[in-house]
Amino acid sequence: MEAEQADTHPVATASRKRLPRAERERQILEVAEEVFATRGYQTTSMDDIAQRVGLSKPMLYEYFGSKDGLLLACLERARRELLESTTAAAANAVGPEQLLHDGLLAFFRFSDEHRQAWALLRNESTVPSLPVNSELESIRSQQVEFTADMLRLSLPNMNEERLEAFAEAIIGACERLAMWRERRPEITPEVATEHLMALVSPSLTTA
Amino acid sequence: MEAEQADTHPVATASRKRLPRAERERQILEVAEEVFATRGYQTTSMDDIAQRVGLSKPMLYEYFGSKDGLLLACLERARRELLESTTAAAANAVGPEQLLHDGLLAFFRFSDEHRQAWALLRNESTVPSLPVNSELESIRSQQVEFTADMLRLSLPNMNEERLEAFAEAIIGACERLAMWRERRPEITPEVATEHLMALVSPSLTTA
DNA sequence: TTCAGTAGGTTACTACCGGTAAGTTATGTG
DNA sequence: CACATAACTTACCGGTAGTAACCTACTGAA
Repeated sequence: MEAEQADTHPVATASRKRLPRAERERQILEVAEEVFATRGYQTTSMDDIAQRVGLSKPMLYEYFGSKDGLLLACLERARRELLESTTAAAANAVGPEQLLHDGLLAFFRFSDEHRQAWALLRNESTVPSLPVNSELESIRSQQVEFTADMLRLSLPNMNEERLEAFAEAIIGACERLAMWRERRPEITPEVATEHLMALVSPSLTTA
Repeated sequence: MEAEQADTHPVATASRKRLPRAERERQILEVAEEVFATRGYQTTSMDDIAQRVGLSKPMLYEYFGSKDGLLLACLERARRELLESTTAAAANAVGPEQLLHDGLLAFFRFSDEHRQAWALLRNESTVPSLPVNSELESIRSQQVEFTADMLRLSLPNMNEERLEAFAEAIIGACERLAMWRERRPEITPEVATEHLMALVSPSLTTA
């Protein structure tokens, strides 16, 4: 009804044209990730996003099915990026100790450089949607499994249950430390990694 | 429109009377905690809760102000209970090592015995409500500060930043392990505590 | 050149839920 | 027995997820 909000310009200038589906989808995803991450999922309406893209709501439903579906698409992209970052780091590590170190560092760097993606992942069960929750759960499993694999290299003799516990605990510690870093900007990814290594590595080298 | 849901009986039988405010509030809180914990905050409507209590929606607003206010009241109760549990455990511990052990054990026991309360606390920023989020944040700070105090006893010489990092990391580990336990019912609070102690205690005793 | 098929896009609705205004009834007390 | 008031209800509003039905610009063949 009333005029457009002051700061929600219809993304860029040239978007007042029909665009091929693939390109629109990328555009929508970009806007959605930003706005979900900064204003929150619940607070954001589909009309908000549509308006920011310079489009009408039904197109979002045409391409992503539902609001959950749109978030899901954002999460899937974030998962890919996170996996790439951590596996790349693991690829050129030397020993088992170094492997864990580099994996942790890659995680903290990810939460640093992809703040929006991290903000989406950090939210637990914001959404009452089964697909979204199982996606979040599966992202976590991915990380836990990744960590467990590293631990298996360091501690080939440890029983499986304890190994699982260690992996879960380390992932939990990572998440909290990443959130801690949001309040303490002077803590670099390197420093955070060092703190966490100081906490866990003694129990890995001795056993 | 359609009939009432099969299983949403108007709580107990005798509630078809005017009750004094204090008693109704307790009743509402009980129902709200259960239904928020099991079906989730977003999924639950105020009419749902009202119907389960055997009451009409405006009474909930009369007593709790808003949906967030109702959740907030649940959280405040959960915080009290958690604080009681952990401080009680800390009271009769002997050394610094034992102190940490008993604190962790109390936490896992809490998440075991007060499942609904824990389910509420576990949810990160489910709600776009500032009061709710700051309550959750303050509950966490409480736990972190509690842990930091314990660590200070074990490690009086450690620099403050690392100590904070350790406390955050341990709380994160606790949370993840508590969630892990939900999928692994055979893991008792004692066993979980032992795993976590195995991970962190080497770095505490040596330094 | 034209014109049908379709991908891209919109308007205008419904259903549901958080929240509220205004009114109604039970109940304890002078 | 008033009657004040605490306990409670009905009936509404605004906003948002989701949908139906319709429109329109572009493409490629006849």
